[in-house]
Amino acid sequence: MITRQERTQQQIVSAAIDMFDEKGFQKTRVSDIVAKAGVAQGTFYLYFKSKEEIFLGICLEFVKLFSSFLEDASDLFAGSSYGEVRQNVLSFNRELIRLYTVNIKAARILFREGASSHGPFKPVYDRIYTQFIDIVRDRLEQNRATGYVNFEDAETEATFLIGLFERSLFYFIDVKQNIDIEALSRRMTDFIMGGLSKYRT
Amino acid sequence: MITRQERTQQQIVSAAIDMFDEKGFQKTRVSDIVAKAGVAQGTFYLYFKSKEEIFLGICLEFVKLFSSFLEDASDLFAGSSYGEVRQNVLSFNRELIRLYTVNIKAARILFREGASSHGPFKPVYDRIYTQFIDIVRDRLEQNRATGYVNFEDAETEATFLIGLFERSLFYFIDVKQNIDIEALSRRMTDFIMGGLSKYRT
Amino acid sequence: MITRQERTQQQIVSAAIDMFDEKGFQKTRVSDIVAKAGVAQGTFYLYFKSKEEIFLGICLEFVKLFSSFLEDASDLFAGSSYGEVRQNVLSFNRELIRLYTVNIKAARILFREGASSHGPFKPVYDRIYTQFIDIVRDRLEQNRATGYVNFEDAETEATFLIGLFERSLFYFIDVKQNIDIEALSRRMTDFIMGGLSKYRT
Amino acid sequence: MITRQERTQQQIVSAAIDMFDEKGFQKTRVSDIVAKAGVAQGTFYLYFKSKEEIFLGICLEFVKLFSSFLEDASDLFAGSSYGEVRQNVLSFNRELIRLYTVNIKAARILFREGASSHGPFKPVYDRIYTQFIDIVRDRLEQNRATGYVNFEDAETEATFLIGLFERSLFYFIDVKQNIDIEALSRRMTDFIMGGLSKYRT
DNA sequence: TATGAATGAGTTTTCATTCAT
DNA sequence: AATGAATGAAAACTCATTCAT
Repeated sequence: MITRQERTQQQIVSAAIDMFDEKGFQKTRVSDIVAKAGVAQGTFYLYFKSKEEIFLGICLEFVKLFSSFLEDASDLFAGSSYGEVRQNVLSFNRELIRLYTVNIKAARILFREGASSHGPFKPVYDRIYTQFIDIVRDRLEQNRATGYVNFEDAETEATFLIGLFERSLFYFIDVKQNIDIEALSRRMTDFIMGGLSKYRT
Repeated sequence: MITRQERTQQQIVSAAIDMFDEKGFQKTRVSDIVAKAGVAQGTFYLYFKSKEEIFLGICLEFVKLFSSFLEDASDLFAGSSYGEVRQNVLSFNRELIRLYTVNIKAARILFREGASSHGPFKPVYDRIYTQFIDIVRDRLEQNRATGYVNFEDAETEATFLIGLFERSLFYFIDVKQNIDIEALSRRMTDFIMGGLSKYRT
Repeated sequence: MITRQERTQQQIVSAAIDMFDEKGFQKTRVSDIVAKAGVAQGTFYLYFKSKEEIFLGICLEFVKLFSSFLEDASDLFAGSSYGEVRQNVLSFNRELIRLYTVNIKAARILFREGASSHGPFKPVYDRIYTQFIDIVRDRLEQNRATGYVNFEDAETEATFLIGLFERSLFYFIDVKQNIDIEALSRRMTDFIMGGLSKYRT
Repeated sequence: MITRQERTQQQIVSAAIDMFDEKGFQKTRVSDIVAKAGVAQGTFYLYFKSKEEIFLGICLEFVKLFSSFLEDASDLFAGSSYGEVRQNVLSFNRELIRLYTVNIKAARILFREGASSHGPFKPVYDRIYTQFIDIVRDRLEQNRATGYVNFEDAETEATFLIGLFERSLFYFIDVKQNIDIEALSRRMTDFIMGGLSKYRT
């Protein structure tokens, strides 16, 4: 059972996501959002204090999903055999791609506006970015001893991985539109496993 | 010998780069630029048709440098021994880092605003991005036969590499501020060589 | 026996008086009133056609009281001895102070908004103000012959008296908060009697 | 020699005074002001940060005049004979009327909006009002010993006088429009001298 | 009768661009 | 060439009032 209010709010949020994704935060006017949502200008302000507030709300929604995904990734790079490590990396990649695919608009909004990094979303973006790096770095450090991952400096390596993830996810999901999750996650895994095995003979 | 006009134009461009980098395109006001440049509001329009034009000019300046750098990278991934291939990748990385380091503000402006990618710079950004992918992909294809680089799909692999380049360059140059070019280019090279050698036994 | 409707209407009026007094007509929102009254936004419009209407209603309520007070003041300045005249002025002052004290919020609303005198209450304010002047002037004229009040022009004198009344009532009731009705009405009477006896030797 | 800027600013201020006087602060739109001043909407904001700022500026201009007038009134109620005291009060009244007459619009703006006493001019109004009371009270106290002024409480008496001043000035300058400064100041003086001589036999 | 969600006209303010000097 | 005052279109936000339930 869904109330009238919830329906209206959903319409506004949904329209806002579409517009922010299409035109960016700065260029999206509140009048664009309400026009798309099919409600009056004033109605917007019954649900959100400002354009900024709804934007942040949308970002934070995705940030929550993303954060809990990262926190669950406790066995990234872990394993007692090369195969097991590879399997864990593969799972991580596959789930990460899925997360992006399902929430592609919100993801795009967050990472685009975060990159242009001025205004009020900068802290939100910085937080998630730092968290991403921290988790990947920690997992690398934890599993250095297994010998299946090799590196001089975990933070540097984590940065490589994140760049690789993010760019290619956007390129394939966004630019290319169609995406073979299985193939992409496998190739990603192979590249990463290769990159991390570098000094192994 | 530099004319007064050239000097004034230089002042405006230089101020614009600083402001765009500091506040982003949308939030930078023409009045910010002229204030920093120490000229009058009207003077700006003697040299540039619009705020957009100067922005594009700055981006294109960097795009030219970047393009010619890419075009010169004819021997990326080439070589008749593993060591030679590695050396070429290392040179490429080192020069790329140098290019970013020297032009960090313009690079940041282009890639940040490009990511948020709406408005008139989108084509500029797309062009350079596509060119980057094309060149890396072509070099990979050209050297597949040597056996020192292994991959299923060159475009996928190129995307991995570019993500890795870009993110880590910004992270280390920008966020970390200080950067050891030698160490970073070496680690980058090792990771890439590893990633590209994946199926090699 | 009071109906539910009457109770609701009373709640709204009472809340409106509080809010108009606290924030003024312009700054008081209908939503402030209904919030304070504990009814829904729409309910307001079942009882009043507009924000203006309730405002006018409140003012007119006080105006009625005030008018009938003035009309009753038939023996102001009258008397066959100085002592009797003084006594009548004293009574008038005391009752006037009482009227203001009891209805301080409505009085404040009327006189404040009347002073800033634009919009729909201007006529209401002007009417009461004119009536006040007329009555005082007429009483002065009627009793000029007694010799206990001396003046060149009754209207001028009436204006003096009204300014004296109004300002000091607000100053002592409003600003000073606590008020000694006996002392204030006595001092007022003495000052007025003095002012009106000026040419008497 | 008057600059273009000064001329424009003067036009805006002058139009603002007219509009504030005609419609009050709340009802005056910036678009009213610029229309009357014959400049563009944006021009207003080259000279004033907000509608509030210009309003306060106008009020403070008058407050300065008024304050310095009060500070100069050192001999109010002073004198070694009844005639001399009377002469000083008369001068004060005449000059006060003149001050109001010359600056009638600004005076009206200040006292009207101050009376409705919400918003940002309240402190300005309160300050001048308090100063007025303080000065009159002090002058009364200083000259109590001469015996030409009689009262129980100087503050009460000061309040009477100020109410009398203000109301009648507005009534005659504003409502009646035409005003005989000599006659009004003389009658005011007589009334005040009478009121203050009350206990004298 | 009562509710409260929805409406949309109205107002302030910003800032890229123009143009008279 | 240079100036900087002037322009006016555009956009966010408020709130009295309406209306479906």
